[in-house]
Amino acid sequence: MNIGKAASKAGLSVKTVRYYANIGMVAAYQDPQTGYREYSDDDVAKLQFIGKARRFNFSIEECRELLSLYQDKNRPSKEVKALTLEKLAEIEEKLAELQGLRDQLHHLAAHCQGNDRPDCPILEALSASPDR
Amino acid sequence: MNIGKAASKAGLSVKTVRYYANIGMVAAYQDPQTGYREYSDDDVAKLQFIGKARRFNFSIEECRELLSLYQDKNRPSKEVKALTLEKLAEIEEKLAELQGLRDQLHHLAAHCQGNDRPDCPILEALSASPDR
DNA sequence: ATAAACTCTCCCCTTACTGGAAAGTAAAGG
DNA sequence: CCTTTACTTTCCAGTAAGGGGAGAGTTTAT
Repeated sequence: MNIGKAASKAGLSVKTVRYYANIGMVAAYQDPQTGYREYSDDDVAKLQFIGKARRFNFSIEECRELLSLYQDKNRPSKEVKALTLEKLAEIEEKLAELQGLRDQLHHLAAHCQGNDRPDCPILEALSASPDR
Repeated sequence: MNIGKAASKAGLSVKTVRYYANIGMVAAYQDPQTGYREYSDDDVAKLQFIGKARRFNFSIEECRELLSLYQDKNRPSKEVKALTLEKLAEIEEKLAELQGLRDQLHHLAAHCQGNDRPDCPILEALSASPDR
């Protein structure tokens, strides 16, 4: 099938699929006459796999790793688990950071009257000396 | 003072400060002879302000808005509060998304033995049909 | 006087794509 | 068979927010 069909089947944009072809992630056969790419069901499966992994916040490079593990029928599952746990830790960290931000912003917003007067604790906090 | 001093006082890198000058955020006086930039204490205060706002996940453009509000002695505090609340909502959203990711990854990792066998529920989940 | 430290501009690199232009190809309609 | 429309191709540029480094000029310290 052509790239458009493959992309819609995999739930990705054509641009994205072409990008994946260019970086050698899912390199489909390309007709030397027309230049048109030809995608198999297997290719679509890989594209779907990548799409899912991306949604799980795995980077392109991590997707590449996962894909090679996915294609290797003899891979040990501990490699996959290790990668997943790493990603999990990363997400936890980001989560904690965002929670801190939220709490601070929440605190600031709560103390600002939000009226037509110029006094604003938010700006005061931002203009205070650096916090670290 | 020179850019290096200003940068360290503001807790930013020289590159960053120069970048802010280039995009017209904090444009210091520049000696026409040497090209050296000259920063005042006032400039440093603005740089600090921006640094803090950036740490609060405000984008450059949002920082620009905040900065102009900061410099306007007659600004109504409600504009600042509105911007803050918007940013807060954005962070909440990102937070919820990450929490979902974390839970799913946690679930996957918990069901993977992580041994030398090739069977891996994580890869199975990733290769299942698209989840939406 | 010279070396070290600092600064300048300029250009490329990053992530993971997205958008658009110009041109070729395929499919559908009349 | 011809035309219009829908796809597809490559290439170029841009995104956010700077980072890295080259090569050249400047200031400061020894």
